[in-house]
Amino acid sequence: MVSTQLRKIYTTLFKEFGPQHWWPGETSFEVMVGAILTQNTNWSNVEKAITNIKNAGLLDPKKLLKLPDQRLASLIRPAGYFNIKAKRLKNFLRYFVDKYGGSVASMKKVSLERLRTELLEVNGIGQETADSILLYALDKPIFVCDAYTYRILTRHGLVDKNAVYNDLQEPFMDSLKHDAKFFNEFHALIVRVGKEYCKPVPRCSECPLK
DNA sequence: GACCAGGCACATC
DNA sequence: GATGTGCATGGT
Repeated sequence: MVSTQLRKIYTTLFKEFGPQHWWPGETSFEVMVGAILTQNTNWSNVEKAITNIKNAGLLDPKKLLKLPDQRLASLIRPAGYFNIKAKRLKNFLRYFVDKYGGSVASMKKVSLERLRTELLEVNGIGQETADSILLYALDKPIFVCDAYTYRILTRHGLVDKNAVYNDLQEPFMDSLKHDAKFFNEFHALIVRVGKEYCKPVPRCSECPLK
C-alpha cells in the first residue's frame, strides 16, 4: 500500500531530522518571489537575489512591477536565468497586482482549485511553482512535488520512472490528510533528505530511508 | 573544469 | 505526445 509507505517515509524523516520550519522567507510575498527565482536553481543563489531586492527597498509587488525588466534582471542576476526570470516574475506580478491588488490576504480568500488554474495560466509558472506558492505562501493544502520527490518515489519503487508531475502528486493527495502544515513539513523533509542523500548519484546506503 | 541546483516554455519530429 | 534545447549563476 502506497499510503503506508508514505507514512513510514514521513515518520522516519521526521524522527531523523525533526521539524524543518520551511519555507525560508519572512513574508508570503517573499515566498512567492522565491518560488519563481528558485526554478532549477540552488536556494543560496536565490537568497542573494532576494537580498538585492530588499536592499534596494523594492520587495513590494507594485514597486517591482513598475521596474524596467533590465533593472529587475540585474537585481536577480545571482539566481541565474535572470532575463527569463525577470519576465516570469513580471508576469506573476501583473497577475497578482491586477487581480488581487498585490494583497496576499485577498488572494487567500479564493479557493485552491481556482487559484491553481489562475497560476498555471501565468506564463513562467508551472505545476511545481504554482503548488509552492499555494502551499508555502497561501497555506493551501496541496502537496508540492519536485526533483527530489521524483527521485525518492522512483528509487523506492512507488512510481514508475517515466512518471510525470501528476503521478508524483496523486499518491500524496489520495492517501494523506489534506493539511497545509503537514504537507509543508513532509515536502521540506523530502528536500532535506534529498539534498544530502538523493542526489543524481545517490548515497542510499547512508540514507535514513535505508 | 565538470557537475549540480525546489523548472518552464517552446521547437521539432 | 515524446524528446531535445535554451536559459545562467555560484558552490563543490
